[in-house]
Order: sequence, then C-alpha cells, then structure tokens
Amino acid sequence: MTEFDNVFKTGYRTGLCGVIIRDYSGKEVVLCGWVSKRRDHGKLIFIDLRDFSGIVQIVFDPSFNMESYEIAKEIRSEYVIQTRGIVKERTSDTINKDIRTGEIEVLASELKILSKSKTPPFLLENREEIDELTRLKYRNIDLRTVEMQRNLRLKSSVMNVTRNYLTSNGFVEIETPILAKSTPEGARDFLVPSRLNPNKFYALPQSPQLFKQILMFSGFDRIFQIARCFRDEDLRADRQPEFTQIDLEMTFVKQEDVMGLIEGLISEIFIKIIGSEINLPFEKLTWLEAMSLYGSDKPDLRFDLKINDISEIFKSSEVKILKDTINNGGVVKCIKVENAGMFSRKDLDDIVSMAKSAGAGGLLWIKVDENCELQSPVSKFLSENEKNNLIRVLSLKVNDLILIVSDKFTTSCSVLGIIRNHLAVKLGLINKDEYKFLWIYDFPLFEFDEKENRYKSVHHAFTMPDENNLEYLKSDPLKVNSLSYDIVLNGTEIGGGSIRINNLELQEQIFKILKVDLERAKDNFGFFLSAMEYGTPPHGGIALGLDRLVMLLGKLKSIREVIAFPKTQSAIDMMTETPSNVDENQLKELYIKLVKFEE
RNA sequence: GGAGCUGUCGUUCAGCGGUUUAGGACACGUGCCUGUCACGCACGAGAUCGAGGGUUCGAAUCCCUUCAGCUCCGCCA
Repeated sequence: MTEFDNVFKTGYRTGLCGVIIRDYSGKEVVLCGWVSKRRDHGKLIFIDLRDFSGIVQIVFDPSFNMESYEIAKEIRSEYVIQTRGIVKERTSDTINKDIRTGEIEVLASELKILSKSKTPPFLLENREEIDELTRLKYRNIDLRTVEMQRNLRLKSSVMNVTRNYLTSNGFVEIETPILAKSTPEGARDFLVPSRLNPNKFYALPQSPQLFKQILMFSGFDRIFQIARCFRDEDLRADRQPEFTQIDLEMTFVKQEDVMGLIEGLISEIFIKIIGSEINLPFEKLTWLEAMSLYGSDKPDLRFDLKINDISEIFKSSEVKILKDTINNGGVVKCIKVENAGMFSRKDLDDIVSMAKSAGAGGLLWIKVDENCELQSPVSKFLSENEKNNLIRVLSLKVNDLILIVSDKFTTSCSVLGIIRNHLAVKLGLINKDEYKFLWIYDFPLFEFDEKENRYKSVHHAFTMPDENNLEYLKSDPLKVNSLSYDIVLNGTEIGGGSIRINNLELQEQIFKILKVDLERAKDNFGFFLSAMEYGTPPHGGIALGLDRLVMLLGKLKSIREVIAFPKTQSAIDMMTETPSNVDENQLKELYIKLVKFEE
C-alpha cells in the first residue's frame, strides 16, 4: 500500500491514515477519514481515525489547541472529519502494539467535521457476530469493515492479474451483448421486454458462449471477458442470480492447451496474490475415475478416503441385497475408515439415514472388533470366505470400519461420495490451509433425462464429442465422451470448458440427438449455425467462476462475501429492496399486462 | 416445490406457562475524568418478544397459520 501512498495525496489530505509510522514523526499531516472510536477523558480526547488503509490515533489536547478540542467533543462514531496535526512519537508506555500506527499519534491543531453520522446500526469491529440480514440492509456500512474491504480488494486483484496474464498471452478483451437472445437449453433466462419491438424479449446472457465462439469464427484467435452472467435459478451459498465469470475462448487449440493456460493463470494468481507457489501441472482424473474413486465429479482431494469396489467378493453372497444388486448389473462399493472406534451406534445410524436420503436403499456397516472379528448387522450371513476376502482385499485391522453401499454404479458412488465428505469433516481430515486443484475430463457427452424422456448435454450442446467413440453417437449416445473439462478446487467446481464443435453436420446431428428439432434449432441458434457455414476453425475455451474462486482464496463461506451488493436466498436485494413494482405507464409502453398472482 | 435451523431494546444474548414492571452486555444520551486505545465511574433512555389466530384464569414461553433470513434437496447446459 505504501508504494501508492502518493496517489492518495489530494486537496483534502496529505495521505492515508494507516501508513503513518515513525518516519513521519515531527511532520505535519492532514488526514481525512471516518471516526472509528472516540475516547473522552475530560480534558483529553482520543479519536481513532479510519480509512481503508487502517487506523491512526488523533489526540485533542485543549492546552495545545482549544478550538479543535471543542469540536472534538461534538464528534461521534462514523463522522467524516478532516484534521491537521503533528505526528508525534508516543512515549514507550503508551505504544499500542496491536496497530501498525501504534508507535505514533497525531496531535491535532485543526479539526473540521465534513459530514455527521447517525448512530450506526451495528459496530464495525464485531462483524462476524452481526446477523447477515442486518448487514445486507445496511450494506453501505458493512462494506466499511476490514473483512469486506479485504474481500472486494482481493477480487479486484484477481481480476487485475487475470487481465494482465491473458493480455500478455495474446488475448483480446471484447464485450458482448447483455441484451441477448433467449435460448431454451440450460438455465432459466431473465427476460427483458423490448419497447421498440412489442411482445418481443431480450434475455440476459447465461454466459457469452455463442458470441465468444463467433468471435473465433471471426479470426480474433483468443478473446476473454470478465463477464457478468445471469441465471434465474434458486440461490445457494455459492450461487447468485448474477455472477461473474472469467470467460475465454481460443482458436486452434486442444484441451491440453486450454488446461495449460489456466494452470498458468492460477499459478500467477497464487504467486502475485497469495504469495505462494502452487504445484503444476494439476492432478487429472477422468470423470469415471473421479466417480468410482471419490463418488463425485468434483472431489475434494485434501483428504484420501477412497472408495473401493468389492463387488467381486459378494458375487455369490448369502446376503441377498448384495448378490441381487450385482446380478442386476449393480456394484458393491465401500469406504474404509481406520481407527473408527469412536463411531457410536448413533453415528452409524446417522450415516445410514444420510445414505438413504441421498438415494441409496440403505447402507451396511462392518466393524472390526478387538479380536479381529467382523461385527455387523449382517455378520451371520457373511461366509468365512467373504470375511477373509474382505480382510485381505481391504487390509482390515482392528478398529477399522467399512461402510458399504450396493446399488447402481452412479448411485452407490455418489452416495459414498456424500458420506466421504461427511466423514472428512467428522474425522477432521481437512487441512483448511491447503489448496488442491484438479482437472476432471472425459465427461460423458450426454445424460438421460427421465422426466423429459430425452438426452441432455452434460456440458452444453456445442461440446465436441471424443472422436474415438463417435461410432456410438447413433447406437448408444451415453457411451460417447466429450472433450470437456472441469477445474475443481477443494471440492468446489470453479470452472469448466470444452473443445467446441466446428462442423455443421456434426452440430446438427447433436441437436437431433437432443431432440431439439431442426426447426426450433434454426429459431434459437440459426444465426449460429449459419455463421458456421463460412469457415469455422477448431476452437475451445473455458469459464472460471470468479466469485467462487475468490471465495475460496479468501477462505470465505459464501459467495455473498465477495459481491458488493448480493441478493438474499429469495433473490431480493435488501438494500435497494429490489425487485419492486413498476409504474403502470412503464408497463403500458412495454405492452405488458399484469396477471393477478395466485399461489 | 420440499426438508431443517433461526426470529426478544440499535446490536448480541438470557428468559421457555405465573413477583417479568421482559434481564445482562455492547452501543446510545447526560455528567465527571489529562494517557486511553475493548478507557473508567455514575445516572438515564431504549422492546407491540417477526406477524396473525388459537389453547389457558394467565402466553415472549404451548399449538396452528403466515412472513423473513440462513443451510440443504430439487433446480443450476
């Protein structure tokens, strides 16, 4: 901050509050800021003056300057003041080691109230204890706290490093429309009525996807955007209806090129902002590996607890559930917990009900007791052979616990994935200071939507299938993998991208499989398909969730902590009270009539 | 759409059928105080107990409904 100190010298002040140290002693300074605290000792008044850089103590002594002392009596918390004074070294017994400016203070010779303040609704120092609702209502004040100053400045730094990095890698920053076209695939759109085109609507972009790609068709080679995206879906701790992506697209690239570039960017962010190196390249897992080993397509690799497949052991088991599952094409999978003596019967019951609510029929546990005997609700059904195989395959020791889920592959994996995360918290396996990045690739191209009875893109409809299994495109689309990749940090998906289709016939074939009929495809994506008719280079890209990334870098528990004016879970901005009613005339101009709202 | 948790002075907590006139701490106001930095001391003001309905002689407290916030499921290509 000190290197910018000069920048903050203005007509009002000589510099910042938080940077004044011993070197300044004897100098006259003029400072501006908010009153953080006033301590009135009758004949002596202390004020903690605050700006974003920190706090400095101002002393008002009537024997030194009566006039400023008198004004200081009127001062209250959060008043904005300007003061002139001499920087004085403190006597050794009055030094405050807790603040950077604690070795000095400013003896005031002038004081001016620039703006008064009502008593603030909450104290800035104990922000963590204040209800979030109150903080969001008075966000103007919440944003003054060191926490919010730090969070938003951190985000700004990440954006700045990103711009520099991408620009120096040949990227062009190009804006694309916010008033864009609605597309039925994907998330729900926010719509904007068009006054000049009655009964027609724009949609706010869910991402600049198609514009990015068209800019590749146009020969820009590499473009990026720090793009605001809008999705009208329900909110979560890490999801807001509008959020920001570092969104980029590159021409003539393979997946490895995009991954390498992003690794470079993340590494740069760590060196410049976190101040530490990060191991490159990141670990890579195929989607299938991630699902079968960790039960998640965004596994947290800060702890191990891998999932084992023990189907082989139970092929002809007496335990009917296990055998039947296997015979029906399912799997038997488990997680082994070592030294699990601490798990009570209640803990195990909790895990069972967790498994059930996650979609499994149930969960079997087996404990190894002191005599190396296997304890379990089903122990009497387990053959000696099965017991021995379990002990051998899983190298079981005294006090080990295994948690078994047998079901369809995806169900048993994802249920154990949820339990894996639960165990890590319970066992305290997570090192909060660690950052574990990884790539997930080789996703399936499609998934089958039971409700709509059709295939859906796992990533999006413009994702390039893996040419190695193109043959299944017609016969068994679920077997086709895609050239797409997600980047995961500590169990959170922070970005995803793909190599895109650059072949019109293939693109139309994909739409056919998605049962987007050609007529509708033309309606929604016609501009894009016809753009593809004029020379489409191979290209690919990725988007990183900026807010999520910054949230994780700052070790924060919600995305709202890195957004200046976020919305509540019901998508309301508490400060501006938005959304709100609009004037009848505004609606008239837009040819919109309100329908009475009913439950 | 569903599940769970929360809602009491400005803030944060206590009170969980009856001497409660709803209590403490911080903040706030007034007075005193020349070395504090979580300043101290004294006095004071401040609450339709989220809202509505019910049970009861009596409800902040029990029941129902509802609203709001948060977490999660569904949803988020």
